[in-house]
Amino acid sequence: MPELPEVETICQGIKPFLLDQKIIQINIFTKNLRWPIPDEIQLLTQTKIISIQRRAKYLLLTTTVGTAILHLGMSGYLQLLPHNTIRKKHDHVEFVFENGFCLRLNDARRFGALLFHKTIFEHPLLKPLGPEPLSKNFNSHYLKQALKGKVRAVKLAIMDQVIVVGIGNIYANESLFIAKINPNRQSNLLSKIECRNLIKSVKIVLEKALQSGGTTLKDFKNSNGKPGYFQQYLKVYGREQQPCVTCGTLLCSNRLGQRQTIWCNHCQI
DNA sequence: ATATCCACCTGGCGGC
DNA sequence: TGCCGCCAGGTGGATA
Repeated sequence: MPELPEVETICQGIKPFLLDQKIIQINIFTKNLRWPIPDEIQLLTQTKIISIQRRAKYLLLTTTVGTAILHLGMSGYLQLLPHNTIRKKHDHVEFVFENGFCLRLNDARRFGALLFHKTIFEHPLLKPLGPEPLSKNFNSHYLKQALKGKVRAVKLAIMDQVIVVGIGNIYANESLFIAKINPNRQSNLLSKIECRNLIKSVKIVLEKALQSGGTTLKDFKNSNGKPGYFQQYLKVYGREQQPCVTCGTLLCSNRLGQRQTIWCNHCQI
């Protein structure tokens, strides 16, 4: 569910309700997500949220004493609900706010995480992260440099959060289709022009997905219960063996890094 | 150092 | 209806 556009959508969705709100209580129903939820998370109770932002696929809720670091894994989602709403299966944690709302994390597979750090961005999981794909830092000069010497498929490279953050399996497949680059191409052999096209395509795809509120495949919902609408624009993801929207050739698929990869052998060189 | 795999989980689907 | 195998939006860490 959650690549950059989905996390950003959630981030913007909860902001107006939670910014400047005091956290009254943090209730933990399941301690073990990907990692155990650290006890220091409770330091955040009775403190006020001063910023809500996204970094890569992490959502960062910062109060006067530290930052709650949320990751949604594969199946996680957040919901903004009236306090005391009946709990659903796989609701693991909730933040209760003074305005009567509570923010709940539901994650069937528990690949997600809730962590704490005193200083925002200094957490060891955040430090090695690469540039944001929609920032100016993510440009063809940077990409060419970053891919130098790495012998691996370009799709794996753009899903590597050290090279660039926020791109998961859906948007990697889609971006490479738009860029007309075969996902299996060796990343260090891309020309400067191809790097430029790839950068441009990534930005186009992510921006379009953001406008659409993300992609809903199974159960992704924004925190206000709205689905995303980007799935109607998917050109290759989930369409293996179906005709290419551009040329009609049946789309190829294989696995790269254990992830389904789909491309058009005719359009993507 | 770098590239490849596995592991962590639950749920939904297709096939028998 | 039921059971089985496979697949799924991610990624740290073990292994070669």
